[in-house]
Amino acid sequence: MPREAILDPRQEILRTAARLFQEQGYDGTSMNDVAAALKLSKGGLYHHFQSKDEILFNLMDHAMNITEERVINKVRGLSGAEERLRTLIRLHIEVVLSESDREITVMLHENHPLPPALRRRINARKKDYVHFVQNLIADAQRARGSQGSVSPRAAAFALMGMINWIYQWYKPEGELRGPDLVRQYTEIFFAGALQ
Amino acid sequence: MPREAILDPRQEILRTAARLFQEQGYDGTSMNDVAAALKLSKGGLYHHFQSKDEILFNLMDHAMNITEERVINKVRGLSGAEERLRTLIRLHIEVVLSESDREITVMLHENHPLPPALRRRINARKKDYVHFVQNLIADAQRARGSQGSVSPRAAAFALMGMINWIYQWYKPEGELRGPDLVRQYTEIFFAGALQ
DNA sequence: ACTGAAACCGACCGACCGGTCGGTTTGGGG
DNA sequence: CCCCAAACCGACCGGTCGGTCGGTTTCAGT
Repeated sequence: MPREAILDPRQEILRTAARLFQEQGYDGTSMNDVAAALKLSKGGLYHHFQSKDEILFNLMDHAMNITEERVINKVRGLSGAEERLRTLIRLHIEVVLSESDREITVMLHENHPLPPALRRRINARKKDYVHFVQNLIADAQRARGSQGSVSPRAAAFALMGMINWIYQWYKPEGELRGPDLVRQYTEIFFAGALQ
Repeated sequence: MPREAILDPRQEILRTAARLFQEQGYDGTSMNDVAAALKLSKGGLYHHFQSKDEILFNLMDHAMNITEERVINKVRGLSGAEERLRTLIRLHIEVVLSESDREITVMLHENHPLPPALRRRINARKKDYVHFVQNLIADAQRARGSQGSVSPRAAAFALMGMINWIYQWYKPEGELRGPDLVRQYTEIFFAGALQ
C-alpha cells in the first residue's frame, strides 16, 4: 500500500482554503466556509490550525516553496546566462498560470496584515526571489555586453510586474494562450532589458 | 467669496475613505473608522452615502476619471505615435506614484465584489483604457515599421503589468526614484515592444 | 422670528465573525 | 477486547460589522 495514499489533512485544508481564498478573497471567506467545504465542523477545523492567520501564512509559505522548487531550483541546474533567464521567465509564467497552484495568486493579491513575525518571513523570501532574478538579469546583460542603461533592479521589477499582473486579465479560453504568452513576454523582455 | 471654498462633503468623504482603504484595505476599514476620521457619527456618514459599496464604486469611478483627465486627454492632444506612447507611459506612472490620488492604488488592488451592475461599469472603463493603450502601441509599431512579432495586445498587458505593479514595491525614499523609473521603464518598453 | 429642509447624532439591530470548550466518536496497537 | 490519543462535533462567546431610525441641531430664505 502507498505510504501517502491519504493526503496529509493539513495539506488538504490548505488546498481547499487556497481555492476559496482565491475565489472570494481572504476576508470574504469565513472559517465556516472552509470547514463546510471540507465537510468538517469549525471546531474540527481548529483542531488542525489554531488560527485563520496560520492558514494564510502556511499558504504563502507553501507558495514560496513551490516557486523555489519549480523555478529557482530548475534554473540553478542550467548553464548559460541567457538560457537561464529565458527559462526563469517561462517557468514563472507557468507557475502563475497553473490551475493547481492557487496559493500563488492568493499570495500575489492578498495583503491581509499577518502578525509581524510571519509577515517578515514571507517578505524576506519574496525579497530573496527578486534578488535572484536581479542577478540573473545582470549576468545576462554582462554576457551580452549590453550598454547598461537599464539597471538590473528596474528590469527585475518590470519583469515581476509583467508576470505577476497576468492573473488580473488572463483567461484560459481567451485569445492569448499560455505558450504564445510566454513567447511574446520573453521577446519583449529580452529586447527591452538586454539592449 | 469663492463659490467652492468649502469642499463638497461627498468628495471629502471619498478622499478620507481612499486614504483609509489604502492604508488598511477595504475590508479592514469599518464605516465607523471612516466616520470617526471625518469627525462624524456613522449615522451622519450614511446621510451622504447609502452604502459602503457606493463609496467604493465612487472611488473607483473617480479613479477612472482621473486617468481619463490626466492621461488619456493629455495624450489625445499630442501628435506623433511614438511621442504619444512615450507620454502615456510617463503620465500613467506619475498617476500611480501620485500621493494625492490614492483612489488609483485602491482600485488597482481592491477586488471586493461590487454589485454586478456597478462592477460592469468599472470593468468596461478599464477595458476601454486597455484598448486605448493597445491602439497607441499598434500606431507606434506601424510608425516605426516594426516586424510585429509582438502583438499590441500582449504588449499592452505587459505595460499595464509593469506600471500597475509599481505600487507593490515603490518607496519614495528608495534608490529608484520617479524620473529615473520613468526613463528606464520607457527604455525597456520601447526596445521591447517596438522591435 | 419662523419655517423647512439638509445635516447630523447616537442608540440600536440582526447577522456573522474568529475562536473556545467540554464532550463524543473513531480506529489502530497491545 | 480495551484503551487512549487523535479527530471531530456543535453549542456557545464576546465583539464587530454594515446598516437603520427617530429625534435633534443648524442655518438660509423669507
